[in-house]
Amino acid sequence: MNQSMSETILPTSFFQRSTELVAQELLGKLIFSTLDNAYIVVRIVETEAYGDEHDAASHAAFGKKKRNDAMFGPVGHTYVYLSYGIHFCLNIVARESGVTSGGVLIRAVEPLKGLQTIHKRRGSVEGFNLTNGPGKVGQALGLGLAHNHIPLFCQNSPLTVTTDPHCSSSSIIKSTRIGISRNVHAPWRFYLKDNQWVTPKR
DNA sequence: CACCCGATTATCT
DNA sequence: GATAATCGGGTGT
Repeated sequence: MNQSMSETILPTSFFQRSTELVAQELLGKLIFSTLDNAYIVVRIVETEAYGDEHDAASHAAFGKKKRNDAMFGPVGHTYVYLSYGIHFCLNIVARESGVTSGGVLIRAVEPLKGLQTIHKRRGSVEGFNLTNGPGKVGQALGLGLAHNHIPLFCQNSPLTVTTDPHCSSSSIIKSTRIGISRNVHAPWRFYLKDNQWVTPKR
């Protein structure tokens, strides 16, 4: 058991709703990781929704392939992909019933526990740069392709997502997604207002 | 099969 | 601001 009594693991029904809604509702939730014998807790502060074949910016836009098959699989599972040949990025599969595919990219988190391990994995990086980007999140959590297709709703899973009873509610800012060239106008990026851990502007 | 480029980041200048 | 690192999919030959 990773989490204490007051934190509740999100059930599969949480992820069985529209990808955009789940992306917003995941803000403020906690990710518990026991991967690689390390105990890490982070709070989600920035997400992006990626849809089915109708969303040209989504990996699912060209249909189901070996790389992206998790997006077509059961909701509440991980979709981990290799970005730019270097970075492992974490998505949570979410979609309403009747939709073929969809996932929520975890773009940034606020580290709460396991700072020593995160520092070790992130190297010489300091401060907000520890986890204020999707590739940084993957590295901090110790993710690799081996962690694709992992269920997030099981007590004994190395990765779980829970409520955060101690987190005060913050305003959600809605904007366009980062780093894409297609379907650029869809307002499917969400982050907590005034949170220091969101991706900095370039 | 070759070429292009991406849901990125660290490290230069 | 610019660029390298690095790999897998898309596109066209």
